[in-house]
This record gives sequence, structure tokens and C-alpha cells, in this order.
Amino acid sequence: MLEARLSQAALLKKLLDSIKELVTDANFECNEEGINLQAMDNSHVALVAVKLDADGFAKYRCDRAMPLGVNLTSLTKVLKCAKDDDRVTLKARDNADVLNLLYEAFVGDRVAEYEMKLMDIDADQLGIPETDYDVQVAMSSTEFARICRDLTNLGESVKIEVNKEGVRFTSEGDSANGSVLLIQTAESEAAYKGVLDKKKKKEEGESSGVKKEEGAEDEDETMADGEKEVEEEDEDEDAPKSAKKGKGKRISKKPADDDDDDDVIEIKDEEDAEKEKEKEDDAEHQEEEEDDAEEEDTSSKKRKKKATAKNGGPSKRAKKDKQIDEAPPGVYIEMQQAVQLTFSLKYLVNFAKSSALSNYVTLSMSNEVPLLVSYNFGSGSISYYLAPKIGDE
Amino acid sequence: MLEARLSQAALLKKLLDSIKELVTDANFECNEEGINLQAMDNSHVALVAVKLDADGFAKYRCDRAMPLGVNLTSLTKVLKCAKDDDRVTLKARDNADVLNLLYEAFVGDRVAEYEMKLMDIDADQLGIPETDYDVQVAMSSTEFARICRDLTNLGESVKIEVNKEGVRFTSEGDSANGSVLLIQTAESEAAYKGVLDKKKKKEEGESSGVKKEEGAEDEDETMADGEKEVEEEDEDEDAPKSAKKGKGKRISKKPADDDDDDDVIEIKDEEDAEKEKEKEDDAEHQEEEEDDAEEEDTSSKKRKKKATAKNGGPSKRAKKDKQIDEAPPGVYIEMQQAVQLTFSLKYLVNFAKSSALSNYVTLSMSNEVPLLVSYNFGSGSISYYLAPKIGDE
DNA sequence: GGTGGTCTTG
DNA sequence: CAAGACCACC
Repeated sequence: MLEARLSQAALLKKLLDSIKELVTDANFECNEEGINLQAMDNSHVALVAVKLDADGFAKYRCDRAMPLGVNLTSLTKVLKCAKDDDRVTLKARDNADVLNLLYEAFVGDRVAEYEMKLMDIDADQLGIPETDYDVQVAMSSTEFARICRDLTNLGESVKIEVNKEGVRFTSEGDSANGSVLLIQTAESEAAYKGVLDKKKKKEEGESSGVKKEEGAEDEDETMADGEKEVEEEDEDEDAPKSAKKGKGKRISKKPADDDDDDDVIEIKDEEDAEKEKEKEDDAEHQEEEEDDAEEEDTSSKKRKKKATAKNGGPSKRAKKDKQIDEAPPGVYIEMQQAVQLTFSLKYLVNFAKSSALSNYVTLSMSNEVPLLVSYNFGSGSISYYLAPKIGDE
Repeated sequence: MLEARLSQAALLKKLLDSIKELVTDANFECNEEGINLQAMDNSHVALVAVKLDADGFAKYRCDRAMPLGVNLTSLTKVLKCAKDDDRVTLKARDNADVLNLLYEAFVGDRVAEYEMKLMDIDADQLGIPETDYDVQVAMSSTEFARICRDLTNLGESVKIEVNKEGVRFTSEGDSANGSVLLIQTAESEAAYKGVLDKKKKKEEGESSGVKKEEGAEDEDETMADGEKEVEEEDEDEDAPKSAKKGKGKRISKKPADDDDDDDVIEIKDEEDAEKEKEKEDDAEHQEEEEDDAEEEDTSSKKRKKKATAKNGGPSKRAKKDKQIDEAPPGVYIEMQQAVQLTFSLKYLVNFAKSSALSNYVTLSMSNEVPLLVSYNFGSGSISYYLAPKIGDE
């Protein structure tokens, strides 16, 4: 039998809000380590994987592995009946055809019980490849959501390009094209570094069958190669072109209107692009210094605010050690090799609903391989996989 | 003529928001005691009764009783033109076919005048049974709304069971069943006790001074037997039993099924209807005069007096008069006998819109008898009646 | 919680 | 065809 208690219904509610439009039926695979859900989306294009660690529950007991076939629409309805801060207990007998949900109000004079029918669902437990991705990007989840939403207004798909400087999201539509560039800065690096490390460790821990705590706890070490470089840049004098300049830089362009060669979209050769970028950045620097003098740091000017990066004082530095409570702008990138892939925005927008679950998101990519979009909340994670578009589809 | 001024348009706005979906046309029956509205809902299943006490108005004058036939959709539109804190004055001449509304801004630099067409509406002043219910439940109005909304996601109807421990709301649906239990606690009891007491007293006061019962149609027989018993439990010595009794009629669930001539809806002959109305009015006057004679005060004051009369203890007194500002969880129950009834959730959800008007709601039930859902705001009340479902319908 | 968009209904 | 009700986004 299963008995699992969450101290806050909000988590489950958010989870279901995240996936209910993508998947209508799925098995909750319960075992002693926790609850997992894995399903293709309704159109069999994307894959969703949810993981809830046993130790993320206030109480967890699952005597033996059991799949609970759940209609997510129904479950969503039932969860709507819980208040965010209700304590929720899930109960199912072995081989049960119902799932019982018990909601206890934070103040104890209200108890609600629900009983939801279960169903048999063909367990298409697709194995998910433990890929080593060429790039991993950590960034603000709301920023990612915003970008996807913005670009979805223009076109159907987005091209994601990752190189050492940052990540560029580009969409081309009939009436307009758009491109958003997120730059890796000392600030964003500091903020997100631990995230990728932790995530990596966690994954390792899991894949090796170990309990995840161990991996999760030692965040301090694991340094990928790229990481060290960046780290040095952090306070270096030698003015490394890239990471330093744009603290929280977010550049939007309309490539279509830009015929200059600094339009990276048009550039096929990565190296050239790199160089061009440098030039560009230098120029910006000068401009920015001027700007700083006159401009305050309002949101509308955020894009231009790069220059403030230079003044990145100790206060910003402090962010490094801090938990990611509010996710800073910018990105953190770990990469072996530059990557450029194109995805359907429709799905990404859908994935991005999970930003309610975490302040940051990680995008993992290798060329020709499905994108992994992953949100980690303390006690579990939700991952989405989406195959890239090939050619002009 | 009528001239009635409310210091806050918000009240009227909320009132109309509450009922406009249920009823599209209704008579505002104005007389010197205030304004009453009573109507079956559009599908003739539920009954709505609104009462605005004369002394709830900043200024109130109504020379003689007059019904104002109002299209609630129009009135809602007109009221949308008022700001919440505008002072609103309603004006109508005798036999007028328009209602004038004057909005004066809280700060005196804005005056708006509206004139709305009135219409003739067959006055189906159905008598409402002055039932003494087997149970009365007081609870947070938002909690009630929440429960109804929640359960409506699961099924069409809700079973309400009341016993001494608390109230249970249960709904069964195709994919899930749900049940919410609210417990009576010391806290909730303390908070709501005064509410029910006050309400009870108020109802008595009303029934002794109001009209609409004279037509007392042959439905007196529907008075529940339990009524008298209950009455005695009332600690009040001077309880005007005579007034209480026989005034009530029961709601006819489907007027179409009622062949009695008292159902004005069915009357085709306008003149006859007219005459009946007159007779009614006369009767009303007489009754009222009598009442006034014995209880030399305005009806609303009567109520207050009585309410205060009942409770000796000053501590109780304090509680009683205390407004319930934020309604605590839990319920307060007064009961003679356990009750279990089933209702259509659709209507309850609709009723629950009135939670904007009061922080608490009272549910009054007897087996086999229409539920009364009642919201009391300081200067009046809104009551809904809904017949229970019988059997498996 | 408010608003806009979509779908259903009269 | 229009209005209201419902659902998703902000």
C-alpha cells in the first residue's frame, strides 16, 4: 500500500497545472524511493517525467512498487479542492482501483476526503537516455517562460544557439523576426553555478542507484572545465571579453532590420561570430559607460544596463553563496561544444508553465538530440524532453 | 413617491451581481419599511428574496407601497456606472414608468444621473414559509462558496448532512467522490453563535410585521409540524407565535405545477391580477397598522430590541453585537434533529455569489423542506430557497 | 483576482 | 447571431 503525505498541497497542484495540458493520463509509479511519472504528451511529441523523492514527503510509505493509473484531468479537479496550504495525504491499497486523497486544513477544523477512480494505463516506461549533453544552461525560469511566450507571438519555432558568451533565442515569423540574447555574467554565473552542479550530482547519484541525498549535498566541488574558466574571469583584470561585460544583459534585436554583420543569426561560422561579438561588445562598453552616467536602472532600460556590470561590487558578489530565491537575469552555461537547435515553441511554452515550481530552469542540449528542460524543486523535479526540428520543418 | 439614498453604491452593485444571473426581471416592492424583492429564478426552481431595511438607507422615504418592475440586466448596467463609494439615490414617482438614479461622488465634484425604464412584472409574490428549521448552520460565506465550487467540479449535486459534530458536504461524480467535513469548534461556535441568534430574532421580527403572507394561499398546510416544537425552544417568552405562524407559505417549486389561483404567474387576466394586488395591499396595510400598534416601533428597531432582549449575559451580548469581520473556519450548528438533504450544486454555487455581501452565511434545513441560504448584511438580507432533490433525480 | 478569449447556448 | 459562462493568461 501507499501512504504519502505532503505538507503543502500547493506542490501537487502546481505539478498538475504544469502537465495537465500536455498529458491527460499517466501512471504514477510508486515505489519505496518515491513517486515517478513518465509519459509522452498527447501528440506523442514530447516526453514528461516527474520525480517526487520519498524524502520530500512529510511521511512516505510504499510497501511495494505499484503503478497508479491516473486521469490527470480528474486529479486536477480533485486537487483544485485542496487549499494551497492543506496537508495532503495520498493513499492507495495494493491493486486498488481508487486513490484516496485526504486534505487537512492548516487549522484543524476542516477535513476533506476524496476518492478518485484509477485506470489501467499501458505503461510505456520509455527509457530515458542518460545523455551527456554538450551544453547545459541554467537560467531564470520566468525569463525562459517570458522568452518563449514572446517569441511564440512571432513564429512557430525557436532556434536556440549556445556558445560561451551566452544563449540566443531566435524566432522568425511572417511579419517579424525576433532574437533574445542572454549573456553569461559574473552575477548569473555565481547564482546558477551551484544549480547545475547540484543537478549533475543528483543525476549521477540517481543513475548509480544511490540515494540522492549524497549527491545533492556536496555542491561545492564538481567543477566542469568551462566552469573554472568562467570563475577566473569573475574577478580578473585581463578583461575577458565575454562573461564580464553584461551583468544581466538581455538584448533583443530584430535581426531582419539589421543587415550588419553583427547579426549573429546570419553568421554561419562560429569563430567569426565570436570575433564580431567582441567588437560589438567593446563598442557597447563605451556606450554604456556614458549611459550609466545618465541612466538609472529601470526595467525598460534593463537591456542597456550592461555597464553596471563593471561596478559589480561586493554586494553582487554575495549572491554567489545565496540560495536562488529570486533568479537573477542572465545565464550560466556549461559547455563542451557550441550547439544550435530549433524547437517548436508551442511545446516550450507549455513546459515553461513549470516555472511555478522553481525559480530556475536548466536546458540541456546536444546537437541532433532531444532538448531536456528541467525544473528542480527541493523534493523532486520535472523534466521535459523535446526533439529538435530538423531542416525546415 | 420613493426616494431612497444609499451612502455606498457598492451594496447595490454587489446585490445585483449576486442575483442577476438567477433572475432577470423582478419587482422591487417598496414601502415605508424598506424595499423587498422576491422572485423565482429563471428556471423556476429557486426563490430569491432580498430585503433592504428602510433604516439601512441614509435617507428613506416611501409614501405608499409601490412595486418597481425592474429588468435586472438593465439595472446592473446602470449600476456599473456608479463607483463603489458613490452615494446613490433612487427616485421614482408614484406610478412612474422610470426609475431615476443619482450618483454623487464621494468627493463632491461629480454627479451622474441615470433614468431606467421600468416594466410591469406579474407580481408572483410567493409566500415564503416561516419554517422553524431542524438545523441552522452558520459558517464562513467564502468557505461555503469554496466548498460548492470545489464539489461542483466533481458532481452535479451535494448531499449535506448535519449532526451535532459538524456538517458534511458530499458529492459523487463519475471520476471522483468528495466529502468535506466542517467541525464545530469552540472558536467557531463563539464566533457564529450570535449570528444565528440574531438572525432568528430578526426573522421573528420580520414575520410579525410584513405583508406578503396575507395572500396566505392555501398552502399553509405545508407548514412543517416541527415548527411549534422548535418555537418553544426559543427562550423568548414574548415570542409572537401568532405572527409567526400561518404567515408562511411554502415555495412552490414549479409554479407551473401549481394550479392554485394564488400563483399570479398563471393569471392571464391583468385586471384580476390588479385587483388582487390591491386587496393584498389593503390587507397589508391593516396588518401593518396593527403591528405598529402593539409594538410602537419601526420594524427594524423591533428586531434589534428583541435580539437584545433575549440574551441576559453581557458577555454574550458583546459577542452578539460584534460584527464578524473575518469569518473563522468551522461551523456553528443549532439543531433539533439531524438532517440529510441533497441539492443541486449549480444553484448553490449561484447563491454563494452573495458572499461578497457578508462574511458569514446561514443554512437552514429540515428534511424534505427547501433549504434556506441566507446572507445578512447590516441593513438587510438576501435569502435563497432551494428545494432538495428527492430520491435519485 | 482581473481580464481576455473561446465555447456553448438561447 | 448575440450573450453569457467557462477557461486560461496575466
